[in-house]
Amino acid sequence: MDADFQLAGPLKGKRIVVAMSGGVDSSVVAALAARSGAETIGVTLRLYDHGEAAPQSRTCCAGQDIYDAKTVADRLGIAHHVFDYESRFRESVIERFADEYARGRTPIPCISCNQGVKFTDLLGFARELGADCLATGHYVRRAAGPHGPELRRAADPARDQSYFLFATTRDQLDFLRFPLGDMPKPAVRAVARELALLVADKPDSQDICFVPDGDYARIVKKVRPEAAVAGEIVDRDGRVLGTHPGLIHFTVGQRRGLEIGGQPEPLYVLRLEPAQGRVVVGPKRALAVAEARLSGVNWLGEGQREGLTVKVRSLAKPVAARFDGETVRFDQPEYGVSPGQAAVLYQGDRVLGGGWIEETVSAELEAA
RNA sequence: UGGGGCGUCGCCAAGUGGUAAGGCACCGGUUUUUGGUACCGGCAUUCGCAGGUUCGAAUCCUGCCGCCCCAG
Repeated sequence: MDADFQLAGPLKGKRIVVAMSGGVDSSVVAALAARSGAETIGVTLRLYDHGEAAPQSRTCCAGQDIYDAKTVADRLGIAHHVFDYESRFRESVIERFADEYARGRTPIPCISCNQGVKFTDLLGFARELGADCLATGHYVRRAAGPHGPELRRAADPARDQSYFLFATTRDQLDFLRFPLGDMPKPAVRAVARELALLVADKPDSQDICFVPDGDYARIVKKVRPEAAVAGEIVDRDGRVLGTHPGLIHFTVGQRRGLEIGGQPEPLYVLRLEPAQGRVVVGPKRALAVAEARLSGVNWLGEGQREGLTVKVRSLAKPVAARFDGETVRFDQPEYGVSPGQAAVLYQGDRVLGGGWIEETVSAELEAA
């Protein structure tokens, strides 16, 4: 299978930089680039170090993964460079992640990482190298449109990663290429096997890469020890129902972990109040949200306002909504909409943009 | 220490002679490049304790322990 790197003219003489994480996807991108005839340079970023924890981890960008990327590059006969972005990653992703939790918000480090380390720092570096584009293994499509390149959902909706890429700017999109956006995952693995890449059967990465054991609260406490303050769990009337070990363990819409029994129906986290250190809980119906106000909006569309769809989480079917440039209005109430998460707007398969959720308006109160 | 009521899984709670519902919580799994949600599965051989009646009791009887309420 050959990929289209969307470069004008013959690929011979072109230079493609590939962001290689050490996983199957980006390894296959490197293989496709090398096969295209263009000069291909693999670049791997060292983002953090888990020491001996890395070998079996389903993560990316540390010890074993860097070795894997290097091995793949050698096999493909392409140049490969490793850059140490550890301090940069710590500041722009990990510390920001912890700060958000400390503020009672729920961050998405993957978006911070794409936005900063990958699409700003690495992309800038690729440009300095004189590359014609930076190719990554994201499952998302870049397609030519009447107003320039458009960002579109991956052909396989189950693999689509567009949610994590809403902050991609027009300038970045000009330079980026996503050769896997049209490919089903099995096809990607097939290419890897065909080329006998050692990462062909490596497990997909999941969870937060710098939290290998899933205990993200431990990382937050390590980075921001002051963030782990115990407090009260109260209902909407302020009645104390229990206590909690720290706001960082909760997110809006969360049900498990409250440890409050004796209720006729499940309780969900409605909001976090960092000033009081309180977790406010209530029944599911109280979770219904009618609107969400966004900040840091990135817009890749034109003037689209109506007939849009939106996702407030990666794994979700886009739902009908309107957007005025700042506030998303859901046609039907959405549940579990948390400040700090992203709202990404679509028109069909096209990603129009999105922003960070700052605050929400309850559908229940609005109806009352 | 007169009267009344109650004591069933961590919490709430059905069950009043036929061999322990359900909800919440919790645990495990599935799903997932964020957090979460959802879904599936697990979760009292035992009903405050000790005797007794009965083929058979959490359910009836007796005693004890504990808690609550009304009186004083």
